[in-house]
Amino acid sequence: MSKGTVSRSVIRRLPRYYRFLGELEKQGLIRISSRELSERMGLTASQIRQDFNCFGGFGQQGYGYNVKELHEKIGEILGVNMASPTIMIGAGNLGKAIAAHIDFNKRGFKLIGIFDSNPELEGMQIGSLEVKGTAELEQFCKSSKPEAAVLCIPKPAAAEVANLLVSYGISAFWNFSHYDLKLAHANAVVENVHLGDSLMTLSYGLKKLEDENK
Amino acid sequence: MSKGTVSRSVIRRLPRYYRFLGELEKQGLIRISSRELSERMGLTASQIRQDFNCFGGFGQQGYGYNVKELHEKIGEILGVNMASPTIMIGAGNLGKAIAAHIDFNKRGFKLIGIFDSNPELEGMQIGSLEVKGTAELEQFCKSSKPEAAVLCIPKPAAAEVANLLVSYGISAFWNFSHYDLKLAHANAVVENVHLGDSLMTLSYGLKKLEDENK
DNA sequence: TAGATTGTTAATCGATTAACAATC
DNA sequence: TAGATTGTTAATCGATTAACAATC
Repeated sequence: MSKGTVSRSVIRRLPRYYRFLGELEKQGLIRISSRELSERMGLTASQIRQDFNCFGGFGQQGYGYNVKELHEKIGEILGVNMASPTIMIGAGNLGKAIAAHIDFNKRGFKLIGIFDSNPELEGMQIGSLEVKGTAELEQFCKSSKPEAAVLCIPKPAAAEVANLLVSYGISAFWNFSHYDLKLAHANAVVENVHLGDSLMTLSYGLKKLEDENK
Repeated sequence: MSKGTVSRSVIRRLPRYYRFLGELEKQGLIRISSRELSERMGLTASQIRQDFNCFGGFGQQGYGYNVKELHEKIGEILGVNMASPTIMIGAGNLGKAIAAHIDFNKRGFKLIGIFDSNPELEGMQIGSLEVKGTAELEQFCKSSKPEAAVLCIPKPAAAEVANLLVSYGISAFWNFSHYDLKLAHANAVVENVHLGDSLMTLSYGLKKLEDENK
């Protein structure tokens, strides 16, 4: 199915395809052409065909793509059914919200533990999980073998925690801290969510817009 | 200062430069060369010089860049001191966390109102703000003229809310919903934060890693 | 068969990297 | 002046778009 290494730009587009195709399937659409999908998504048909062909031929000449099948294939590529055991470190504002708001199960992960160094948060219930103290972290990792970690901790704490987690065998990180995980752990799979950076990009856009209207 | 239009790829790197330079300044560093910065950030020196030169010459041949000055210049480009009046729509898990966790003031915005359609949340205190009902939204926008909005609402509600806000004169959106704002409002400045997409990208990476180790 | 649309190759465009002259 | 490092031009690389033959 796969054809060598697929570029990062293509991978970043897959979740969006997956979302659109899920919607279309829910709406009862059976087939769709690359042209029609391109119009709905604001892309070129060429790009869509190129993207899909990185993983092999999902379509049929003269017909297009079967929506349900394509949706499933992309889900498979993304690994949405992997249910990789995952822990969260940091149960502050952001951690709590992420744990409650994100459907990990539908996106390839299973949240099995939440940890915080603040003793006041210990025992707090988040969904079906109870926040544990970081003293329990090592033992938990040894017995439950989580593969991924969500880091919702401030930057100063992140370096040490990351070192620990890597030593416990965790290889994938969803990183909400400002700590540059990838620089210290080049082998880890890291997905950064720098909300502050995103907001500043918006600021740039708004500033430019106002400058143009002056 | 500016030299025509700057590419999106460059803009996306600016907040990271800003962060690193802020750190270096805090550490007391006076000057830095593109080569040294490149090593710390994991980029090429060439790219750094190209990036900075999109906005004019910030450096000095034979010397490098003044850290404090460069930090300030990039902050200015990003508009970190604009304090653009901003409202948030949606005070659920995610909205609450974003409002409490993000320092809007340091990133070009000033959060002046939070709205939710759920009457049970009305009156809830978040930081220095009190959640208002959506009935007050129109009046508030007319009197306080917010320029940006943070959308922390589910997808089904987003289309209608976005239309309203655009009609009230809001031109920049920090969009946490899965609604594709930019497709419907091409003129708006939109920064999407698709947390689910980000998590699925991580899933792909983890899956690939495990495949490789098999 | 004729029409439609893919899969794939070729052309274009843009972004990154390399090289080096300018200059502090 | 000599050494260092920028600003900028040229070369390379990668990603997107266009074109079209293959084929359903």
